[in-house]
Amino acid sequence: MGRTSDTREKLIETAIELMWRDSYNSVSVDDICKKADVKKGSFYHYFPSKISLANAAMQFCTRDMKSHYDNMFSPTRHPLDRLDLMVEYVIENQKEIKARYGHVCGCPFITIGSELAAQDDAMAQTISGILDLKTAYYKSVLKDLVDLKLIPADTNIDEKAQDIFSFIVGQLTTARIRNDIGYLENHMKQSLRNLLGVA
Amino acid sequence: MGRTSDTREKLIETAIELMWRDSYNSVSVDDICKKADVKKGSFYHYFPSKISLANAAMQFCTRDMKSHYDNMFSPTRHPLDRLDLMVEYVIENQKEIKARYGHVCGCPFITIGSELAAQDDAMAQTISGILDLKTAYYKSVLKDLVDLKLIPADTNIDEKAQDIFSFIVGQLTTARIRNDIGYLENHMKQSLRNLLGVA
DNA sequence: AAAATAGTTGACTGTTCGGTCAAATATGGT
DNA sequence: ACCATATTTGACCGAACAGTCAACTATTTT
Repeated sequence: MGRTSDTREKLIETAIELMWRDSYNSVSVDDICKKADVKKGSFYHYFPSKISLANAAMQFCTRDMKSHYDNMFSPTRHPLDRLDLMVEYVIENQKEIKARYGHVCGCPFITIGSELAAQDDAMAQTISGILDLKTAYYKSVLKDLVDLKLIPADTNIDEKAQDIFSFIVGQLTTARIRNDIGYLENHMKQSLRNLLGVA
Repeated sequence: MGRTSDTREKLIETAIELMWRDSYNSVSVDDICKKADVKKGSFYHYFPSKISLANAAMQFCTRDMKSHYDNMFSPTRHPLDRLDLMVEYVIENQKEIKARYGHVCGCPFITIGSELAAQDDAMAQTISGILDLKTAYYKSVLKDLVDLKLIPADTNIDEKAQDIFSFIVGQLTTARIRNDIGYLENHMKQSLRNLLGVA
């Protein structure tokens, strides 16, 4: 019933671009509306507040991430291939985002999560859950590496998964600050292998 | 000649607390003035703009960091002791800041650098330089470890230093988002050893 | 075609934003 | 004591902020 529209999607898409590239607090509702070519009244027809749009944007990013990761981390692949694929995807993704948005952006969950960590409890909780989800992919890889006897059986899987995740977060965040994905491109795959300590 | 005052220092101290804990863009000049008990006119007597205060705050943090790191990374210490000391310092520092500010804050250079990466070029450049400085400490450790034959002579020092730095950045940033230093406390020292691959 | 529904619009509010300024005030050096 | 100088103050500015709302329009369902 009534008319249909893609305004909600346009707002989410624009919010992702502006908030991910710049930041949550430096982007205004007016900025988003202007870029999305949506009037402010429409904005508040779809979202009760600025933070609720940010939440919807994070939800969108999560779905997108999940669909890529579910594919890349499919148990049908060799565990080492999964990690290689992931590295390639991350690099390609960062490259494309840089071309589209004009700046290296890093990980949206980390940049927005870090900014809002002390400002919005609900957002911090949500993003903490997403970080758990990401480390779960690494845990499955590590378990399978143990089964294949490619890493020691006494490997602390939870710890190692956290280490891998931290390493990648650090790489992406410094790439954002430096606005340079050179290091990612040249060393990330090798560094990750070293970190795994695979035979 | 004329009157003296510690207003400038009070403003810097307050800016560090608010901008590090919350963020640059969510903290207003008025917020800082109110907390520092300084009138806005005085603020602009000492700083021409909000961003120039942030720069002064980063400069203050850099001096503080340098003095601690120069001591911990003194060549008179065993290289592995240097890293252990650094981990202990980071944990103690995060604990104290959490107690003082009411939230885990992570690394000030990373959180503020990430937020302003696409917003303020000069700040991004400044902070990139600080990141270089930090990795230099790790390079000196790695060189000495090679000399002591504790890691292979063909170790790619620049790459490994970057890896160590990325790992720590990732740990601190996730600790900030989760508002929890538990992982830092329990696993960081061990994980760093694993990352080094020291015999 | 009419009614019900969903989406759009632009004008509006009160507040906060970063920043300015002239006047007032306190203090160090001579 | 005096004066040059550094600091403090509070009122002020226009712009931008998040959010509101009632009127209006388009479209789908019946």
